[in-house]
Formats: sequence, structure tokens, C-alpha cells
Amino acid sequence: MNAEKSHEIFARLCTVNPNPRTELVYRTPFELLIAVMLSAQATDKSVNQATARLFARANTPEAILALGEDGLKAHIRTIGLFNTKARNILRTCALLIERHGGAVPRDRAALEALPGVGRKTANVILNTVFGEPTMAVDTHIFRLANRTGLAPGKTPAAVEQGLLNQVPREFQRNAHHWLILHGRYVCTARKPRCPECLIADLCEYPDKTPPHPAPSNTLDHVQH
DNA sequence: ATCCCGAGGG
DNA sequence: CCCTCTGGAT
Repeated sequence: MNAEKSHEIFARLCTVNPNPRTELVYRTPFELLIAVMLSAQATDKSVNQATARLFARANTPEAILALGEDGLKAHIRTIGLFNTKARNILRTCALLIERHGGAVPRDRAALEALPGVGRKTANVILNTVFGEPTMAVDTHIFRLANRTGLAPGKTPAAVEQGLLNQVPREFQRNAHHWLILHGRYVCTARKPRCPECLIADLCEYPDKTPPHPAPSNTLDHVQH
């Protein structure tokens, strides 16, 4: 996709939502880290419900470790993959205390060394907490990058690199959130709402589902 | 490639 | 019922 087109896409998304923000509810970098770890293959709504209870009880590495495995699981049982997530979070809390004084490190390698933290989660932290123009490629961004033609790629790594090259510098900070929100509410996975999409004319996705049923070629439905 | 895995939508 | 949700580890 050419530069003018991708610029126009983000300019329009910016007009609608000038200051996009994650919909995960958090108060501290540590809370955001835990929330993002919990958000893997889960809706933010589901995560927010659980973290509201969890963070009221424990919102530091020490406090979460004190809950123990069963105690932590009791708070996050309503989230998918909760078994694995609970173990990863406990090990991550221990490592944060051992290596980083209980703080969330501003370093990709250090972040990805935490159990349950991969490239996508590290990119979210680096972007949202530390303001770095990273591109976290999740399920939404992977889908949109390919559908729109912004940055086609077979792997998240390829899409990430493509977006870093394609997104104008002025939009890099917020591009992640714009694509997420557009993917969540308009360019949905199963039934994209192309008729109400504000960048449909710039998109390469072929399926522009018509809003109205195809006209019948008979008059059988007409009342007499 | 496969496993993990609850809740909500269609 | 089936699909999807801000993935990561093996």
C-alpha cells in the first residue's frame, strides 16, 4: 500500500478518536502487566471483571505471591487459560522482585524473560507504560493489517515489521490502539461491518457486504 | 503444530 | 452448536 493511502487511513482513525487508550482498567504499570498477561485469548471485559476483584485484594508482586496459587486462581477462574496464567503470573512476580526491585523493567529482553510475557505483551508495556512507538501485533492487528492491505504478512513478526515501515511517524504512538479499537467494533473477525467503516474505500478487503438483501428478480414478495 | 480454556456472541 | 477474544510455551 502506498504512503498516502496509509496516511489517510490513520488520519481518519485519528479524527474519530484523537486520544485512544487501552480499555484494560489499571492504575500502575504492574497492574497493566498483569492485566495484559490475563488478556491472552480473552476479552478485556472479562479481564476487567476479574482484575477489579484481584487488584482490590492484591496489586503488588508481594501481595499476589502471598495469595498463593489457589488463591490467585480463585480470582481469575472466570478467564480462559487461567491455570497457565496463574502459574506464569506467580513466577513473574517472583522474578520482578528478584531482578527488578518489584518494578516493571523498561527493557524488551527483561520483559520477555518473564514467564507468560512474549513479544506482543512486551510491546504493549513498552508502548503504553514507557511511550515507545512499538507495534504489538495481536489477533485484531494481525487481521486488520492483512485485510486492509496495510501490512500483509503470514506471521505476527512480519506484520509488525510491515507496520513499523508503513505507519507514518506521527501516528506510530497511537496506531496500535486505533487498529485494536477498529478491529473490535467495526472490522470484526466474523462479520465485518464494512457499510459503517470509515476507511472502507481505502481497504483492499474484497467482501464489502451489502447492508440490504439482494433484490429479488420477481415481484412475488409484493403485496397485492 | 498443539495445548491451554472460560465467557459471550451469533 | 461454532467462533472469537489485545498469546505464549513446548
